[in-house]
This record gives sequence, C-alpha cells and structure tokens, in this order.
Amino acid sequence: MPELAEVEFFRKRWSAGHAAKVLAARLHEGKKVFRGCDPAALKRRLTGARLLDSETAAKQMLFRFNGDNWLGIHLGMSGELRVESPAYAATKHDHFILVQQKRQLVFNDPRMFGGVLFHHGKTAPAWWTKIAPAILSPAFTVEAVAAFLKRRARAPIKAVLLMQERFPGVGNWMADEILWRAAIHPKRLAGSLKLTEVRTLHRECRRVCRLALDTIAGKGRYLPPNLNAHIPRSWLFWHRWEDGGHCPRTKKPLVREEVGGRTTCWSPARQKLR
DNA sequence: CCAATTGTTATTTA
DNA sequence: ATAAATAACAATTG
Repeated sequence: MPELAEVEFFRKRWSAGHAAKVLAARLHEGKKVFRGCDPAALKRRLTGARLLDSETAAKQMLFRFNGDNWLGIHLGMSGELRVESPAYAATKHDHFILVQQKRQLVFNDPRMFGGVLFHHGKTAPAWWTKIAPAILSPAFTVEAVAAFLKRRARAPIKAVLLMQERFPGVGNWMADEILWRAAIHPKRLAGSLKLTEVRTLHRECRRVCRLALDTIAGKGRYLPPNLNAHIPRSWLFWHRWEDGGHCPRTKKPLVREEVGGRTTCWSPARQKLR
C-alpha cells in the first residue's frame, strides 16, 4: 500500500507518541520483518527510551530515541502503523509494538515485505543517510532526471519511475498518476523522451508528490481521518483498478496491462506511444 | 486451484 | 561490466 504520502501519513500517526517513554517493546522475534536488525538489541535499547521525534524519506521512516537510538521502519507492500489503546491485545500480524503509558504504537504487516531497522550510535546510520535526495528537494533537477533517463534509455519509462535511486518514494500508483498527468505512454523507452517531455515529467513528479502529501498526509499539522479520504475523483487513482474504468479527463476507456513487471493503467486517448 | 496485490532484492538473461 | 527482465519472498482475497 504505502508510497511517499502514505508513509508520511503513518509516521504522523505514530507521532502521537513523541516525547513519551517506551515502557516495553513487544516483537514477534524471528519473523522476516526483523531480518535487517538485531531484535534483542532493539528491545533492550528501546525499553525505557523516550521517543524524541521522527521523519520520513522516500518510503522509509526514522524514529529517534534518546540515548543515540535510531529506529527505521519500512512498510513494504502491506504494512501499516496504528495507534491503539493501552488495553489493545496484539493480533497475528502485529509484529512490533512500542508500549507507552497512554497508547501502543503498532506495526502491522501481513505479507512481511516491510521491515524494522535499528541502530545505536552518535550518527545516523547508512540505511538512512544513503536515501536519494527527495523529489521535492532542490537536488531533483530537470538535468538530473534527463541524465538518469539517458542511462536507463532502453527501459520503459514506467519501470524507470519506480527506481528509488532517482525517484525516491514513487510507487506503482504514483508512477501511473505522474505519466497520466504528463500525457506520456508508460511503454515509451526512457531514452526516447524529448527534452520538453522530460521537463513535463519532472514537473508532474513534483506536483504529484506535493498534491499527494497535502491530501493524504495532510497540510501542516492536520492529519486526515483515513488514508485517501480526501483524494479527488479527478485523479487517476480512483479509476485505475475499476474494471471498465474511464479517464477522468478524456472520459475515454482506460487500459490495464503489465509494464516493467507491474500492472500499469493508462489512458490511450491521452498517452500515445508514437 | 488460479490469479491478483500501492515493494524490494537476488538471480538470470542480454 | 552494465543494464534489463524475471523470480522470489508471504499472506490473503476474489
């Protein structure tokens, strides 16, 4: 489920626990979600630690605790973060829970493609610092996009948009949304895009990121009640999985097909192969 | 039983 | 050697 904005949505949920101490850490040790860390160290260090603050980068979340403790969470395909009452009883897929006095911070992930990372040390760990500069940062320039597309010239543009080293945070639905707005066919080879198309693509990458963050994760301090609660019908988002769905702009039928290994939806009336 | 799933990584192919 | 395609991971749902 989670791409850039959903990740920020879930981080904001857990921010309810900022400034509060962790009384206990409960984990389904041995589960795949802990493949990237030492669960025993995590449990020992976080018990009694205070959650200071948190941030997101791409699809990764970072939670900082006092005592030089860094917690990373990736939601994979099916992960989500919830806040439950102190009385809540963990269920099968609640693999990681931070218990605080007034709430429990729950990481639930049925498919376990997500993961928990932990680092103890003065400086931020590599798994956090090595994340590519955000699409909404000044480093995401037209030139950088053009150079990247040149290097991936023989791959379909849809597949290239999913590459986290240049488009951090973009996932399957955002990639489709970006290409639909940019009126670029997902099967176009990255190297075939004209400079004007690269400019449009760059602009729509930024626009979709901004819009998604504002509507899904909420502007400023505001957090919407549910994921997707405020996504307008004018986005491709609501129509891409409908059988017999129609393009919100052209009103013509949408098409679904596998491109770059992922199911892809586009509007043939708007996105031409050429 | 078969196919599908908003992600990533290891392996294979070109 | 590099890049693209494919398989694999796990659980659930239609």
